[in-house]
Amino acid sequence: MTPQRIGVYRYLLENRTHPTVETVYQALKADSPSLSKTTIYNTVDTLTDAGLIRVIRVGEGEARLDGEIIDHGHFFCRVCGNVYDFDLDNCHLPQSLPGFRMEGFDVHVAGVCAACAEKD
Amino acid sequence: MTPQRIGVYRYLLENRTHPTVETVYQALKADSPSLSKTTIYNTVDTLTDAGLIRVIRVGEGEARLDGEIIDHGHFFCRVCGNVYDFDLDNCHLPQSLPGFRMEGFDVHVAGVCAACAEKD
DNA sequence: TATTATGATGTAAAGATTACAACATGGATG
DNA sequence: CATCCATGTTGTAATCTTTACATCATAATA
Ligand SMILES: [Mn+2]
Ligand SMILES: [Mn+2]
Ligand SMILES: [Zn+2]
Ligand SMILES: [Zn+2]
Repeated sequence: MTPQRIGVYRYLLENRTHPTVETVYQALKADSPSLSKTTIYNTVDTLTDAGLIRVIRVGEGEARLDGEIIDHGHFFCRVCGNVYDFDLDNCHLPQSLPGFRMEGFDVHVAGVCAACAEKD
Repeated sequence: MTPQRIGVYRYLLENRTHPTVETVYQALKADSPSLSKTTIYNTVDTLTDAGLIRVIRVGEGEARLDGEIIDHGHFFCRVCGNVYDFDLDNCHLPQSLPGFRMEGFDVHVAGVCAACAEKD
């Protein structure tokens, strides 16, 4: 655990907005100007392999980072681009895949969020 | 509907392997050498907007194309990179998002497929 | 036939991620 | 303490994927 890794992990725990690598980079660079974006990418790999964070790819463009590792769903608004969490109540892992080793789970819903839907 | 669009759509209906744009391009180029990869990208947009196909981004790297538009889940094998379909039995759209307009739905599971798991 | 609209093509540019070499750091060893 | 060694960081370049755009082809329309 290095200051850089702690910084990225802490940022993701405190900002549950599913930020991009670029967003994290810009935010942390304010405090540590020598920070490199490559370090963010390396750290994301390290933290992902350690099971501390996860990377989700929803919609288009950059990958989004998530410090919440408990299973939950993601709603992607195609208007504002925000990613919202939601609980998975009646959604269970499929039992119908014999021999398959399941390691990760995610539910993606795309559409228009409440804030953007109201602006019509 | 142009010959190129029909070709891409037909390829996706006949090949349920979630191919990449590059794979579709290489396959169709054999029959129509003048085909451009940009046309594949444009056609994917057109077919997606028309609701005939869908694009999924699972794992790393290129986007995967899917001619099956009925809701189903996707299993991504991190070893061989294949994407497998599975049925969604007890998985319903979440009701707990008031005001959100839902348009698309997908379940992503990552892990090791049966074929790759057997090789250990 | 001339016009026009739409789509296809090829190249260039943009955007996102990875590869890699050089540098920094901090602990172990003598 | 001085040296060595392992690991992590940094900056740049390269790669990979996708998009932008100008040009060409095609077919329908007037
Ligand atoms: Mn989340
Ligand atoms: Mn599928
Ligand atoms: Zn929105
Ligand atoms: Zn596999």
